[in-house]
Amino acid sequence: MQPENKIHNIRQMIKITFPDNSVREFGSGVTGLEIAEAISNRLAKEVLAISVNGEVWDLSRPLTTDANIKLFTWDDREGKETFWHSSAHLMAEAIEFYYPGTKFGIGPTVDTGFYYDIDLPEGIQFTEKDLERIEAKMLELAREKNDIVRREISKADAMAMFTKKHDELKQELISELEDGKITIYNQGKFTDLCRGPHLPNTGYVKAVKLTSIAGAYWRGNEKNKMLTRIYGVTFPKQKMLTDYLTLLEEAKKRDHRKIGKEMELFTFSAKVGQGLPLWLPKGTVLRMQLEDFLKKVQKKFGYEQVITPHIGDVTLYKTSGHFQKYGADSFQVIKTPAEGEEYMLKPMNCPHHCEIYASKPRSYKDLPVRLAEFGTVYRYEQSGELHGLTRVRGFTQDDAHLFCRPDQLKDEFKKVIDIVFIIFKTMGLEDYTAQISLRDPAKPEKYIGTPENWEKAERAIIEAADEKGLKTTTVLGEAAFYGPKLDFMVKDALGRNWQLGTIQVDYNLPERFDLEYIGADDKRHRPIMIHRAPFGSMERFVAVLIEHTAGKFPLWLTPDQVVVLPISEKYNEYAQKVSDFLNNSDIRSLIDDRNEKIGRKIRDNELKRIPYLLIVGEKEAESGLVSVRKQGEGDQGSMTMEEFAAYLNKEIKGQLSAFYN
RNA sequence: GCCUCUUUAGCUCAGUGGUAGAGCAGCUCACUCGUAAUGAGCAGGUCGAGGGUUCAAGUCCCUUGAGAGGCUCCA
Repeated sequence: MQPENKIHNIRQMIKITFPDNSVREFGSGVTGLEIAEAISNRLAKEVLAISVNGEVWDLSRPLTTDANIKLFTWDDREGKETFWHSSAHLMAEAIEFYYPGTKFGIGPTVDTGFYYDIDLPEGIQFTEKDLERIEAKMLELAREKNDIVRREISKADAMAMFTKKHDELKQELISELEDGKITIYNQGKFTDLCRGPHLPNTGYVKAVKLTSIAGAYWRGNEKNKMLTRIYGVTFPKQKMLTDYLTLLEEAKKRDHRKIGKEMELFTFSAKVGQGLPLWLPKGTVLRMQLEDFLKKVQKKFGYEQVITPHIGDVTLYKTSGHFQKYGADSFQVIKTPAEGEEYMLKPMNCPHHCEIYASKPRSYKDLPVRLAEFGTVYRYEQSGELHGLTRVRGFTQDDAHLFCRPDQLKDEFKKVIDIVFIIFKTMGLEDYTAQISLRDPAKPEKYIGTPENWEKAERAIIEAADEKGLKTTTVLGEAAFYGPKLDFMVKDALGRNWQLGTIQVDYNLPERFDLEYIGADDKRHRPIMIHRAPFGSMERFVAVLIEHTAGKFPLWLTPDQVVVLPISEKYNEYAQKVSDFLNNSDIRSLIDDRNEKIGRKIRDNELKRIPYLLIVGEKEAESGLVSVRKQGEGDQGSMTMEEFAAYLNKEIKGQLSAFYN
């Protein structure tokens, strides 16, 4: 603002402490931007926000007291947030230009970019085409480099200002704010209620992309009015936008719905019903490999496989409490025609497994009892929620329930974590996060069971995770209604987090099902239950695996590991012989039948996901060899079928070593 | 469920009220080739479904199925 301030030491001086604990003196009233300028021109160009004693401030807000500061650039979350927050205001300014009278709700930042919830004037319909002219207007306003000016105003003034604008949304927000702490920001002709912080001026924004329009309830409550939400993202450099758009394109190519279709793994049919996946032959190969793998691991860990029906009497779910909790929002009761019995499609396997446990008296010596089932369950999900294989209405959990004594709980829990580790390691899913999901203390009505049991369960999870050296985040309110969870989340191609593995401690269902065992003291005791599904569900796991590998699965999972390609029709017979041999040695191979008529017709998107290509022609057919090409590595030379099979089996074993070791 | 958008051949998509199109895949014939595409030809669609407006509807309107991106939800 007035750089001479720093020179004139008539002004009172203040001490600014930097993150490295160095201290410099500046004249009172110095701004973050001026501090950055005092350090270097380059920093002054890149700096976007400043934190003052831990609070993020505008760069143009004057500091008047001694302070600890930190400067933020695009590389810091705080810098990006400030940038995008100002961008949201810039978008609002552009929208107000074209649609005067628009009411503005909230306009926060998200992981990538920002959105603004707006209420357009009566009769205005907003479509994707309108986004382009708003983008253009935003860039135009950005080029004006309008200062973004912060002002503190009284609650009464704020209320008056937005009453004048007939903006009930802002009035509602203001009514909930504390007087004396209300700020507004102004840029050009636009003024908005806002806590800040913001960029010094609009000129920082160099590239704009408004990504989508969506509906969103005012304040996230479905009883409230539906507002129009506009998502956007902005960047300080045009190239960053181009790179971002390229990334989105790349992510689209990895989308499991696209690859699943191309590779013929699964499909959906409107006639079968939405959210009900149909596993195609190749997808089934993939899925069964996963199931067999987990079954072997579980056998090692002392699990027993069980099978239970797909429906259960309503009483079962009333006993478990699921009916009271979810009955109204699930597939509705099925009635028998003559007897009027009431059944439900099974939405989870736990109650069935509880009844297996209860089928005979149990001794403390029998515990833990570990019952596993690839159990297909059906849950009503709102139609708008369905998404490929990640959110469906019928899916198969790799479920198991462990019934154990209190002294076994922690050890059992840790062994389940081991299984999750084995799976993630074998699949190459290294970038997972572990989340401990606890009760929401403010909403006890959402949960069943006593506080004492909840505390015991929560403590068991926290301790077990800790002893396993797991880095966890803790989220309140994410627990299941019967107990706390340890969830493993993995990101998909677009960076969205999906919950895969889950482990839950439950003191409540054993109580509701009156499960017992006879202890060493000859008295009846209550077992503790662990619910767990390391994949989560076969559907979701396969989806995430597809996006992670872009369809290039580990060798042992690949639906077609080898394609045998005859050079010409003459060698079809030999190709058939090779293919039969490999299939008999547990290697999945197929002949490229499109090559029957010659003319190199293998399509790339299919071929590039098949690890091995065996080329057979005159030379090979005569000598009984195969020419081996490895995807991405080229020619591997010629070998006999036996040598190739042995080589491939060794590779597969190697990939499974996480489990075999 | 709600908001916005989409729905045309097996797939990807053109087609802005006036005779349903392309590329790839498929089939037939020719070419016998060492791996990102041989050549020629053929076939393939009640334009998601139902109703309406109109002389005339893939195109405009209503209802509805399915899909996409969000919101709310997620045992």
